[in-house]
Amino acid sequence: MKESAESLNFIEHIIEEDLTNGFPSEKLRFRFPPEPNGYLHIGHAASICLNFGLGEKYNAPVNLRFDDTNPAKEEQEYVDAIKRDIAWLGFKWANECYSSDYFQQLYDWAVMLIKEGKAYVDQQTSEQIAEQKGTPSTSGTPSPFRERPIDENLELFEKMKKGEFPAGSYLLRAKIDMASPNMHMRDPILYRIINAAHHRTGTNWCIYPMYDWAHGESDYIEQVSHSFCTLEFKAHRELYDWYLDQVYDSNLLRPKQREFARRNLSYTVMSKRKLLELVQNKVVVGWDDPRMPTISGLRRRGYTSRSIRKFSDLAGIAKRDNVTDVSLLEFCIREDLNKTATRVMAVLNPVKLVITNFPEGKVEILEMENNPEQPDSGTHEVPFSRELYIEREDFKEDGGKNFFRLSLGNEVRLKSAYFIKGESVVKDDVGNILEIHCTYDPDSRSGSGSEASQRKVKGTLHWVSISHAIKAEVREYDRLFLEEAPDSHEEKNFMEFLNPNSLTIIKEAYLEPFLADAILDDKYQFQRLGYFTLDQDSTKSNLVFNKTVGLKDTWAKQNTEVQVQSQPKPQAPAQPQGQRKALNEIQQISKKITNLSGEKLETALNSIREYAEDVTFEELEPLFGTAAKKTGTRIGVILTLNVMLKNGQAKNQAVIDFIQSCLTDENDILRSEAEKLA
RNA sequence: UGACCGAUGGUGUAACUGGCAACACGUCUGAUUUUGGUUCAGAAGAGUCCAGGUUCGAGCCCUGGUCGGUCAACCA
Repeated sequence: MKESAESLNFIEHIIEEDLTNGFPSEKLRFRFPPEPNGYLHIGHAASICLNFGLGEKYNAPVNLRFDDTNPAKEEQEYVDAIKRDIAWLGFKWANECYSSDYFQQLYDWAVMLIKEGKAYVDQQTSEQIAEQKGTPSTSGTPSPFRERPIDENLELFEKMKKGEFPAGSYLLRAKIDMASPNMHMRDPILYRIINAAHHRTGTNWCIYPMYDWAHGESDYIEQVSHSFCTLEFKAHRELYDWYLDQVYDSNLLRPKQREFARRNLSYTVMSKRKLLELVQNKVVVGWDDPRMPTISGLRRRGYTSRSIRKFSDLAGIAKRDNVTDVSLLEFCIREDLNKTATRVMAVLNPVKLVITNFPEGKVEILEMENNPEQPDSGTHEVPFSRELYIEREDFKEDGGKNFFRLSLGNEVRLKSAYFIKGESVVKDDVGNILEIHCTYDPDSRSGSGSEASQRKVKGTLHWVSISHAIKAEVREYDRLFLEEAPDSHEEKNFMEFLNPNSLTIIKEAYLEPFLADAILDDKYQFQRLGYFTLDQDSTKSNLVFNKTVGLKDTWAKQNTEVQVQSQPKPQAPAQPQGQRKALNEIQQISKKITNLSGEKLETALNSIREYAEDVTFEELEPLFGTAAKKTGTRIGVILTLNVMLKNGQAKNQAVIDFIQSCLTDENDILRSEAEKLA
């Protein structure tokens, strides 16, 4: 029912089409096939949500299959972590499978291939084989062992299996087509010898199947109907199908591979190899460092599984390259935590506030609501006394018009407590503020219902009572990289873009005493600051909180904008001339030109004139015929023409006709430019 | 230089067999608010890479181009 109005992604279209073509829906079956060589990241979450989401939508089983065909890279630790992460995301797999469970079947099929003359044992070096492979534009040459007799192949393959050869000395290859335009079809390797203990099969095997040989056949064995993978496997599809053809029995279901684009996130990297590099170089503390885009990192940071699933849902799935802005992820976690996190008060950068007319030694216990978004979430108690901490940023001696917080002579509310008025400051020799003195209005207690408690003020501050506050360490995180797409630069390594300030540790933050009982996985909103959760490093005596994400902060934004404006603007990077033809740039700019006005319009016109210097008449001439309704393009053309004629280009009949047609156009720019030339 | 894939606001995705380009994030207003949060109301922002063609009508179909990506590991 909820689906009725929803639009489908292209994967769902494929399935719907199969269904309407008669594919029985009860045979739908999917799989998520990670290699256990690293931790899952938010990109995998897209694939997990896709496959398991499909399973939920079509009520079909989804297998978790570990693609464990390379014992040199894979470890049990990763298997465990992957299972933990998927379970945490809230998905249930139908079967826990391993490619290694199929080693015998795969071996038997390989023997069959040899017997049919479709596979042979090669004994060349990897260099020789690479050499013979050719290039994408030139065909390969056959191996000298390609025509080895079947009996000999059988015998050698048997010996490979028995461990009679050293690693790297022999291979089993499929005999397909060394001239195929698809490199993967040029006699791909089926088996290689690896002398390493496998995390499940131990030393039972010393020959291991390659990905292509194992993957499609595993799908087939499990009777997976739709096998979804990322775009870089598109070229493998032909081989996937070829391998399937060799073993396919028409009574059984034939799996179908389709590809989608991997999900990239801005300001981070998203490949296991690069994430491993961050871990190994100790840029981060581990795979679950809260700055990592791994599922475990996000979890430790305080993200909920709900928010990650929501993110995958909103980001969608398609076939084009993408870099999704982290702001979408942040939106998802804020939206979730806003409804669920308990509101508390904590002061991260304290300054002492003394309420001069509040009795010394007196303590009041105030009630504070746990979550205003959920009226039935109850309240908790907060002690209030004469000496408090407030944030240093919440006070300015002379705030000015747009400063809603505490300043001298001004009144603000202390959250859930009283109204106070700034009276004076105590400073040290060099002018640092040591204490702020204020007075409070005893009639204004929050919730008392008194008239005084209902006054309207612009500012409300959070606070903690100094004598009751508990200390804690707070870790704040910023993006790991300073560049939006750190791994998209050919000439630079992604490590060069690391943000040196991605972690800020506040050793002594002051929290309201309620937080002493916080436990792992509790989610809190430190009011006016952001969402926080306990880190796994936390102990009862030494609390450690992670900042998950800040609150939206229009005040901070205003402030930084002022700062940015007062600094000289960095010049726009030099035009990447030659990257794209000048004429193309002109077309790109000019199509939008009718939407512009004022300064922006001028800038656009000028940059067209600049590009025009690099356009030849031969390039421009075809555009004289541009349809009359495409005013923008025509403006670009006439501007370019203007520059050309100025540079000595002679007019021909086409030019004259074009100028004529512009003279009668409705658009003012077009007309006036044409008049200059008439 | 080959083969394959892709191109829709700043970002990510929609638009079922052609029919006024939609949604979300982000941005900007205003209102509300005991969080400069939330919520609510609204706005700006895309002539769908370019040029032709077919059509009454093209983001979608056809032709030609441009740009970007992928493919030549005994990795997956």
